[in-house]
Amino acid sequence: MAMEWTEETIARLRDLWQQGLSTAEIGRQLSVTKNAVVGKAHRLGLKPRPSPIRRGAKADKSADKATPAPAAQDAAARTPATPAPAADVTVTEVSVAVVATPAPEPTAAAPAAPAAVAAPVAPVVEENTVSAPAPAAAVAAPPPSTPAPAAAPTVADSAADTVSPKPAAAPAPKAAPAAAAEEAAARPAAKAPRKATPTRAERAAAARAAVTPPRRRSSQSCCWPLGDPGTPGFHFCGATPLPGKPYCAEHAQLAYVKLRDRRDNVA
DNA sequence: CCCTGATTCGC
DNA sequence: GCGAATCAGG
Repeated sequence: MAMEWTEETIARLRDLWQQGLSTAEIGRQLSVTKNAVVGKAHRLGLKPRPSPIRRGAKADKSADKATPAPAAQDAAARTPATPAPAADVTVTEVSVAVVATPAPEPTAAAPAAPAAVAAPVAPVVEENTVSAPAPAAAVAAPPPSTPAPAAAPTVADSAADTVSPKPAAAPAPKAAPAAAAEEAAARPAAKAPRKATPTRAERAAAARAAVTPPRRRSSQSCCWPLGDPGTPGFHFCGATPLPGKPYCAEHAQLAYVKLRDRRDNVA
């Protein structure tokens, strides 16, 4: 049960987190719950980032527990100097975040770091579907050759599909949208039987679906990520991709693997 | 209501 | 260490 937080996963978590994506978003992309994300983030030690609430005066359901701590004083003292997280994320730091927030969900991340989020979507932006919240700036300054991370050729055939992360130390190229949708779709159904309200799930699924389907035109350069997103050295392969694929021949080999294998591999 | 993140606590 | 349950602010 203990989810295995591999370096891979953690790296992605860190990256996405740093990008200012909401915990829920990250969770969705990693195929875990937001709680898992938050919990892990905490344990990982990374966790600055504006929180809607400050838990100084936590209501104790038990009234005493093990913390007699003077909440009042504590509350006063605690003032995270919250460094604008999203703010310092520049467009330069293009990353694999992609798929993130479709149109209907601006969420907190959008207003905060729209540029960062939108930028990577550049290729997709052509669709103009996802770019809704995107600030003109981001669109105006489209990366010369930074394609979207894996707008993987959804499913399609039967043999080859999805991604196999692990180019060197690089973060996985956005885990297959198909897979995500797949799981996401199944999860809520089984997981939230008590709540017959598909609203949230429905919306999310729809959003995701909306993003995936729009013909993701693979750009003219391989979008296999190299290096660590967020770091200066990060870049995409850039080689000429195979027709209809986002990756060049070499990386396509790495990227596309049997669906079965992927199951073990991803998420 | 919905969203969000934060903390607690059983596992 | 993990994450569901719970809490709490917008």
